[in-house]
Order: sequence, then C-alpha cells, then structure tokens
Amino acid sequence: MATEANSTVIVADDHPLFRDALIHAVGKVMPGSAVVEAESLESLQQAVEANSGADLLLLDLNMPGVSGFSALAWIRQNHASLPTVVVSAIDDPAVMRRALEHGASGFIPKSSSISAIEAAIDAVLEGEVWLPEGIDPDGGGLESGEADAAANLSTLTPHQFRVLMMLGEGLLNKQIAYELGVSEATIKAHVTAIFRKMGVSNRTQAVLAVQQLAVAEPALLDG
Amino acid sequence: MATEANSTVIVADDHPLFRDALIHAVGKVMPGSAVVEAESLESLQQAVEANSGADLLLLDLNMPGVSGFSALAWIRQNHASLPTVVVSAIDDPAVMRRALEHGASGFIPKSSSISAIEAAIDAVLEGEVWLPEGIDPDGGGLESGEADAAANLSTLTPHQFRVLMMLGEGLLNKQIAYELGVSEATIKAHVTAIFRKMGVSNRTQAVLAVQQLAVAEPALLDG
DNA sequence: CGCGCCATTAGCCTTTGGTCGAATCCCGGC
DNA sequence: GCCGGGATTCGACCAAAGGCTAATGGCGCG
Repeated sequence: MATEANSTVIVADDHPLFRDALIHAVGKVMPGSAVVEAESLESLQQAVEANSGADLLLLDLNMPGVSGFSALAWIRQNHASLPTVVVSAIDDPAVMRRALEHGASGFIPKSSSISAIEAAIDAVLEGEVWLPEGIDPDGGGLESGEADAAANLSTLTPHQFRVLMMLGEGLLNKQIAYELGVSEATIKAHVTAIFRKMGVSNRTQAVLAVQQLAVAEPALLDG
Repeated sequence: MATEANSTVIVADDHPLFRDALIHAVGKVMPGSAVVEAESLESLQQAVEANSGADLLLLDLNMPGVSGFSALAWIRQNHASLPTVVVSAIDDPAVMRRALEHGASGFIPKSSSISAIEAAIDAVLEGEVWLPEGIDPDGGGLESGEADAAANLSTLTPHQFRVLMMLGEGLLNKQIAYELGVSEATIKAHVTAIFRKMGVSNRTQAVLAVQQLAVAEPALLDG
C-alpha cells in the first residue's frame, strides 16, 4: 500500500457526494495527503496551476464547462508529470481506451466498489495503468482527427481553452465576455488565436474539432 | 423467400464495390426488382423523392453530405412507409439500437456475410426487424436531446436539410450558395427557417444540435 | 381555380464574428 | 534591477451572419 506523506491529490467532480466518496478513498490509500477539490473547469484549472507538484488527479468527464476528453488532453499535455485517473459514469470499454490514449493512467467507472477505487488509486500511484477487471487496454488507437484535435487543443493557453469550451456550448462572444468578466474585444482576440492553433477558420469548425473529443452519452438507464 | 415482382429498392452507399454487392444481394432476394442507386445526400434525396413507392431503402451511415443518423431520421419521418435498413461499417450494438430508435427496420454490419445480408433483406421485407445474431434490440431509448433533434430535423424541407448538413461541415453561407448554385440570399432564408425549426438562434447551436445525431467513429482497425 | 407551401431573390439594416495592431502585465532569466 | 516573450487585454475596422419585408414562380390539393 502506498502511504505517501505530504502528497497532494486533486479531485475534480461536480457531484458533491461522489467527490466526497473519492476523497474518502484517497484518505484511506494516502493518509496524510492534502486534497484539493474542483467542481468546474475554472476551479480545475486553478487547482492544477496552483498545485503543479500534485501527485494525482482524479478527473470526471463531463463537468460544468467541459465535456469529453478535452480537459484530459489539455492537462496531460500541459502537466505531463501529473498522473490522471479518469472517473466517469460511462462504462464503455471503448471510452476507457480512448481515455488511456489521451494520457490517462487509469479509468474508474462510478459503479466501482470502494475497494476497487482504492485499488485503482494505489495502482496508479505505483506507476501502473489501471482499468476495471476484464477490460483490455489495447485496441486501435485514436482516430486521426481526434488525435489532431487533441494535439492542437493542448497548445492553447488556459484562457483560450476555457473560451473554446464556451464556443462549444454555442455561446456568443458577448456572453463569453460577460461570464469571464472581460470585454468582447478580448474574447475576439482569444477566438482568433484559437482558430490559428486549431487550424480552422471560423467558430463552427472550431466547435466541430472539439466535438471530436466528445463522448457519446449512453442511454439513460437509471431512474 | 420474398420474391416480389415490380418492386423498387434504393441502395445508398458511397462505396461502389459495396454498393454493387448490396445490389447483387437484392437481386437474389428480390428477382426482377428495380434498383435505384445513390452515392451522396443529393442523389439519395432525389431517389427517395422520385420513388415514393419504393419497397426498401438500404442506407449507409456516413455518405458524402451526411453522417450519423440525420438522414435516417429525416427519411423515416418524411417517408414513413419506406422500410429502411441501415448498412454500416460500425458494428457497435449501441449504434444498432440507436438506428432502430430512429426508425430503421434493421441493421447490417458491412462485415456481414452475403447470406446474412440476404437474410436481413428478406426478413425486413416480411415486416420483421432484423439485427445481427446475438444483438439485443432493446436497451434504453434515445437520449432526450437526440430525440428532440431528430424530431426537429424531420420537419425540415429537403433543401433545408441539405443546407443544415453543410452548416455541419463548417461552411460559410457563401460557400453553400456556390455549391448549391443559388444566391447567398437564398441560403440565408433557408438558414433562418432552419433556426426556427430547430429551436436555436445561431448556426453554432444548430451544428451542435445536429451533432447529437452523430455516431462516434470507431478506432480504425482494418489495414 | 385559388390557397398554401416551398424555393428563390433582392434590399436594407442590425448584430456578430473575425483580423490587425498595440498597449499592458506577468514571470523567469541575466 | 533590467530585458524578453508570452499571455491578456482592448479598440478600430471590415466581413459575415441574421432579421425583416416584399416579390416572383412552381406545385399539389380541395
């Protein structure tokens, strides 16, 4: 069991109950570790920037402000030394493999037992790659467009990344400016920079590029 | 074996070799039937409009001009009496079930044997629903956003539908006008009508709505 | 035949989007 | 303490998008 002292873990999940459960599991596997919580893209970026020496990131797909593998791809490229485990309600093996392709060190379905979650954290801290039992980590590789989109995405600055995510929600420049508390001119400048880095020429194409990193929502089975 | 005479089948697939294979299978199961071919969205629409009494449509996902379930959803709503079998290189059971939810009468993976394809056509002509062996047709139902998008999509006129697909490729109004050989004013009129019917207020949101009907490209496994 | 719907286009005006240049700020290196 | 580069910020300027009105022609249906 890896019982590191003075270590830091970032837990990013917008569901408070599940976030607490993850924190609890972290506390058992890594007693004495500091935990930083994030429940949105903004707080996630702050947490990652402010704790560049963190030892582990537990990252939910689908938080307010990001969906799909965008955040994972960006963080992995900009903080390569931060091991990241994806946590998600989705339990599709193909999604798990895509997560690994984007640099994740493991994948924890939200349906996992406490002991499985602890085992996963423990394994990743030891430098291993962890997937649920019975899932084959191999398979294919990313579609070329998705890999390109991820590579381009990772060159964006933090602000540019957030702006791009908002473009992906169909927001107007004016709305983005208001939400970020800056002028519309600033957003336009960011948007132009995004276009260059993403290799596109208008916002619709930028949104389509981001969509390649989306995960298909599974049919809603719970009640 | 259903051997209808004077029947018409539409085969829509942009891969000539596979289209021929499908036509061959149709010829065996339905001797004497007329076959109409389509290899793009435009020719598909022409074929469907010109053969309103056709007995069967074999429809590929991912043809030039359309991708995902958009074409399926639109055709099923506007030509409810035309049984449609989806043909695709994708063999994900979840995709097959979504096809059925959008009104398909069956799903034929391109990896199927000739005999399986013939069996599928035969079954659908008899009014049955056909899926590959071992696939459970039940499961979930569509995500609400996807069902809404499909419903809205089906109210579009043929031209509007084509314009929307081009919006989904990130084209400018000017480019769409050029490709369709009409003026930019015409495209703007179509686009405005599309926004109303789709319940959105700008082209980015329209594209996002259409994207809900997309299918995730699987990892490329063939050589 | 007339009515409604679709497709087409023009003209006009307002809003949004996108590019350029430039100022400021922050941060690490010298 | 000073310098340089990237990030962030912004205003000005022009292009594209979007809303509205109005007019034309075709096509199906009662």
